[in-house]
Amino acid sequence: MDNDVVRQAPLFSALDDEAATALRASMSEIKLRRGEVLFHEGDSGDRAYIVLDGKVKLGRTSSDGRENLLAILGPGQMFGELSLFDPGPRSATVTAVTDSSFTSLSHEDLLRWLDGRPQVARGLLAQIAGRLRKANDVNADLVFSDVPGRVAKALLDLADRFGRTADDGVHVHHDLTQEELAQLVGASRETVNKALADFASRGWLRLEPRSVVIMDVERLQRRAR
Amino acid sequence: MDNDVVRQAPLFSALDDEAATALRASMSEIKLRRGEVLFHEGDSGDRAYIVLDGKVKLGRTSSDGRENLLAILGPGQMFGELSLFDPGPRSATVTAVTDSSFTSLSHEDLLRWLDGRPQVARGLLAQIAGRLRKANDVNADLVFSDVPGRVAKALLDLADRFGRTADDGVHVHHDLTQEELAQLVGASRETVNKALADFASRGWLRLEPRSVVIMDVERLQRRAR
DNA sequence: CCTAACCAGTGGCCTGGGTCACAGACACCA
DNA sequence: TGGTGTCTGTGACCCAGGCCACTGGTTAGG
Repeated sequence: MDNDVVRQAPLFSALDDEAATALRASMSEIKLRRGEVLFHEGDSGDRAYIVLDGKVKLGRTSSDGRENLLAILGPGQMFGELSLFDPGPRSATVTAVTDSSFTSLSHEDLLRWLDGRPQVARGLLAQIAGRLRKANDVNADLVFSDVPGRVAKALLDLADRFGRTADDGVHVHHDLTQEELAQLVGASRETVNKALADFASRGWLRLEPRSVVIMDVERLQRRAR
Repeated sequence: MDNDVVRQAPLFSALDDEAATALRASMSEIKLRRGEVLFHEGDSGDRAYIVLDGKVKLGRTSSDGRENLLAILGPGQMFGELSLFDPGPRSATVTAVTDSSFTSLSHEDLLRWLDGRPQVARGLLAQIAGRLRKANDVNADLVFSDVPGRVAKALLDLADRFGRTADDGVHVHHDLTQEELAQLVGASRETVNKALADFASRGWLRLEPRSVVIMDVERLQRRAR
């Protein structure tokens, strides 16, 4: 494993080589195939993970069995850190959306490692603070925006993180079924489908299996706010 | 100002006396009356605050002017810390719900102060992590629960933090108008009113101006999940 | 006091979106 | 090469809850 993969995580990007090597020593690698679950909501566990390759979804299940996705994470992103500071059962289920690999890091390792390095503590704080800000945004959207608006927003966010710009538009291979997309925006599969079909009929985007090509980012942004 | 007020903040509860005194030295006190605004969403600012006395609401306004409350905070609770790590415009407006007082603490002061004290950094991390967990819970509720359910949950939360148990039930002086309560749960004033009236007619609680007396916590909890 | 604001309570109408019920399109087998 | 499961596309129906319109009660300010 290369130091670079660790440095992909924004949190660790500022590390010097020696520190990265030291950190790496306390980490181990894991692989999953699409659909496999890393851990379930309610499990105990005190490891944090960084996605090296692939994508995962963080989801929670309501008492009546319906599911809600908190986030889709790709390479360089971290999850499970909450259990480091707020120990207790895992608050979400993590499932691979594509074949994926991760490194992990235990509670004690990270904490011990943190104590001497205030910059890293700050980085972690910044990371979690950003996440909190985003969670609050999602909240406001659930209250204020309609389903098409939330779908547009979700697509733009995915495009930002996973999109590749080509001359016919921004290709976004989000790897999500429409069902998953629906769980992400907090709506039913049918309604999301209709919103997507509507966007497509207006020429704002083209639908492809588990991916979209956004042809008019401008319009989509306007619809999202 | 007494060291105890600072220690009310869970974050600083573990401080020894010397540290509390040192911290206090870099803080200054502020007072607001009901309805006054401490700062607006979009303002710049890099101070964090701790509520000494009273209550505040953190709210955001949508583009079309409607408002959504993120949280109600009381004595010992901190806010504005996000701007410490994720500097930038304030992400919410803070308004006094009752006459209130606060101490504040600047960016540099806190960060400088943090560097030598890893336990405090951890405390802060734990605090923000907890907040993030809660924000995610609220998200799930917005997706899964109906308005009466969310109202019940909000009341129980307020009861937890501001309630006083008496022999006729738990008295919760939340100091919120029904309009504010509605903004907190992401619903209209009318619907919240009807939910409250329904709970009252079932004998689960008694309504009083800006407060409720919960007479059957059990039932309310069942309705909330 | 009197009047103006604000706040709580309630009924009625109307629509966004959830649920149901299918139907076509692939893909991956046995 | 039919068969079974997963995914997408769409119409029909229905209800939770938003918005509107009022009423009565309470508070604050002149």
